[in-house]
Amino acid sequence: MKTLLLVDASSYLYRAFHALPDLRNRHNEPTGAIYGVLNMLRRLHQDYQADYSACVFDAKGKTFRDDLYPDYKANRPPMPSDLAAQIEPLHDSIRAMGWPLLAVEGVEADDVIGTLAQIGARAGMRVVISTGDKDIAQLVNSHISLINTMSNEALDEAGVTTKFGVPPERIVDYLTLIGDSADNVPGVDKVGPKTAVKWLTQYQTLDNLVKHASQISGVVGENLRNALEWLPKARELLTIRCDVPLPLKLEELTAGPQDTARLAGLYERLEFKTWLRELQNSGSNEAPPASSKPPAEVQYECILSEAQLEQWLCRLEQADLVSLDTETTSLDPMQARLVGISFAITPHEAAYLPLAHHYAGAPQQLDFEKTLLRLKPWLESPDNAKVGQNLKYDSHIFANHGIFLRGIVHDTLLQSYIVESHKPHDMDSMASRHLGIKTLPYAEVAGKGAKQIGFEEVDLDTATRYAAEDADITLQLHQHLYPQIQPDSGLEYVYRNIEIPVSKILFHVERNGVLIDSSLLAKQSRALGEKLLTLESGAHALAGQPFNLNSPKQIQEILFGLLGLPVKKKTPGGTPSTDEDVLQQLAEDYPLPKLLLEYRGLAKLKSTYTDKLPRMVNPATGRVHTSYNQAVAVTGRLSSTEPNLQNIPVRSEEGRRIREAFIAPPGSRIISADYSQIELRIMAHLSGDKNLLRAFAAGEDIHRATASEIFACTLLEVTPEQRRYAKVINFGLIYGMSAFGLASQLGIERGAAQAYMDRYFTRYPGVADYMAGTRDMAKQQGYVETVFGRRLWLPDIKGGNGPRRQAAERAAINAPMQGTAADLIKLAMIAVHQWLQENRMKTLLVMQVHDELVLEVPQEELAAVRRELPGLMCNVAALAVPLVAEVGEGANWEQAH
DNA sequence: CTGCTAGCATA
DNA sequence: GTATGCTAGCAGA
Repeated sequence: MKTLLLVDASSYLYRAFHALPDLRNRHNEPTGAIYGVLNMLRRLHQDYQADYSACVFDAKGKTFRDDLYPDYKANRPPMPSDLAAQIEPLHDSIRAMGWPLLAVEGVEADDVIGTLAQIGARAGMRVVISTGDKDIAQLVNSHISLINTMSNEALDEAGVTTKFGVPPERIVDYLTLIGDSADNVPGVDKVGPKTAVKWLTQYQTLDNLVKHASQISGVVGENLRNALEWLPKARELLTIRCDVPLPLKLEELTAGPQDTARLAGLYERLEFKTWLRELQNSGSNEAPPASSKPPAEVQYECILSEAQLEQWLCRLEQADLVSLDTETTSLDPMQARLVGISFAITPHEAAYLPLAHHYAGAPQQLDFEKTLLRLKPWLESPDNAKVGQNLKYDSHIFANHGIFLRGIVHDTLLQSYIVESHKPHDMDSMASRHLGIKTLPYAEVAGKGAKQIGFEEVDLDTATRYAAEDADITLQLHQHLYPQIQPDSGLEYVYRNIEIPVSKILFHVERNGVLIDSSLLAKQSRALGEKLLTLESGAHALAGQPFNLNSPKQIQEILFGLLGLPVKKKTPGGTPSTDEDVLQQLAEDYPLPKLLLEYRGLAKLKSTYTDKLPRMVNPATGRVHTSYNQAVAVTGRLSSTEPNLQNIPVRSEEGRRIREAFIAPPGSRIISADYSQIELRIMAHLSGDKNLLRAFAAGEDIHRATASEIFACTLLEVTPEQRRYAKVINFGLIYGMSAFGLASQLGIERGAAQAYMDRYFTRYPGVADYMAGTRDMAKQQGYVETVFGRRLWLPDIKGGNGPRRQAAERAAINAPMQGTAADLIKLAMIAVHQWLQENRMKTLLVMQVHDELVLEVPQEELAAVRRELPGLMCNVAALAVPLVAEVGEGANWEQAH
């Protein structure tokens, strides 16, 4: 079936003129309406491959309606000169694009369209009319449909009936009753859409209604009777003519070739730079990249002119949701500077706004500061909804330029994490997994390794393709992922009430940073260095030759080759292990392993902490800013990198001294609060074990309580050794331990370990049931859940070989506990942050270490924080066990414990 | 310069 | 036995 596409260009011209900002070229000629109409035609051309088409305008001069009714359109002001001035260049551009253009003197565009539509429909064609005008709905039938290209609303017969309440053939009656104020054609006084639909539903047609006019009661009935004489004329005026003589045949309405040279000249003058570049580039297109499905046609625009910027800003302000992405000079969120911003509002269409590209021959870009200032209100508006891929990063970038991003309602990184925490969440993987799209890899844009260039050096064409795609893909991912979250109340809760709020808080925590006493660490480094030298020469002496104490391979050769010590265990690579466990055992009989242990411990402290941390101090803020990754740990925990502040030593005496270097500025103190036995409490809650619940409710020392059960004695009779055993067992339970693991941990026989476990499960039968139930559940559905509905996937639990499946079973036991603990502390962060904000406090949240929050508290807020913090943390959820948080205070992190 | 292993810091 | 991230050494570019 052939298609006829008719464009009611006049209806768009007025709308574009009024809707778009007053865009002008450098000669101060208005261009906004031209831009709007051309943009619409480009979209239309993309969506419809029509066999015949026409772009129809009103022509100058009187029409039959003016003869029929002298007041027709009499209330219209004359066309604004700024609009009149745009008509000729618009017509020229449309013709140059190859569109057949019609403006028939003495005939309105509507009547031209009506006549052509009828001809097309009679010839058996599919007719599509693109219009912004509701009057044309009267033309719709089984062959003819409407599309509003501005709102993307399509109307067929059913659509018209749904939208107006009457079918297309009654639209004229409907319009006659309500009148058309734009054309100065009155209807029946006080009759609007509601009454018109009511009457037409009751009496079917206007003619029938007129016949029964005497039956209509009330004021509107009276008004109807008063209008009876006028209505036929109104009806004639509002009826689109489908039989006007036209000076052409339908067959002539075929698109001609594009006159590229002429079009380029027009775009040049109008300063439509992206379209101009597009014209210049067409013909030298490279082959599209391979992809698993035919790539959708995309429209990526590079914003280089004020006019384009204003046009996009206008769209951004009106959009329900905008996908947003930044391009920067660096991956370090605190140091990176903005290079460009990309936006997407509808799939396959996006814009890149370059602001700081500099390379030889780089085009002039919009002024950096001025443009950011122009965008700032939109970026900072909480009412303009945004989606992005890891917007915490973009928030930092904007913050580096004094802009505070608000209106973050969605984040595809977090969506992916919520839907399938165990899969990769980078955009390239997600685009291929969910959308079947092969994205442009960053390495192809900027190179890789030593040859990698900064994004600011990437040429604008490539940068636009890359950056606009990021925004486009993010939007498409959102449309794909969010529907998988929204219907599930558990996932929706975790996403909306935990992850999204936490990402905003993490932004603040990262920006706050933490103060480090670099000179203290330097002093410790020096001391450690000296000690290491002594240990090293001692080790060389014992070995009888020099070797690198940092090299496990060389240690191996010395210990098991040169000195012939017994091999205790092998590494996965099959070589003799020299790890802590092994050295510990060997140290009982030989001097060198003990020395190596001491060396290893100190070397780790020096290289990872005392040497490294001072180098991580941000010169601008004088503090250390870690990055919290919210989407790596499959259990829902956070992780911390660059530097990792979640593995600062605490167990050894020397290690703890490093925590003395985490300080507060003068006038402030460090407060630390950590949940006590959070995972065991969650185990009690999840299992509902009476005995365990009772012990927590009574506030007993839980390891002591466990010991008294296992060793069948009273709490007071438990020895320190028994309590230590019980503690190992309790931890083992959380980790889904086996008798084998427990045995090696306690250094006892497997049988003895099994006996302890049996005793435990006899005394806590609820725990045994819970563990078995969790394993079964995991096997059945492939995932387990936290108390709040977070899903923890275990891909290996069904398939997988023996060891892998066993590991998955242990993870299944551990995940609900670790994951619920993660949910709880995230809720605590939200509660604490909100409390601080509501009370306008200066206290800063500076670190999160899985079950601990660290705050920097000004002297004057100390009392309030100490008083409120534990309650804020413990009241985030009502579990079957009480939650307990212990709070400490000090000049540094070590003292606060 | 990149990617891997061994080892080890935390909860 | 669970979950992470970082360093040094080392092999193969």
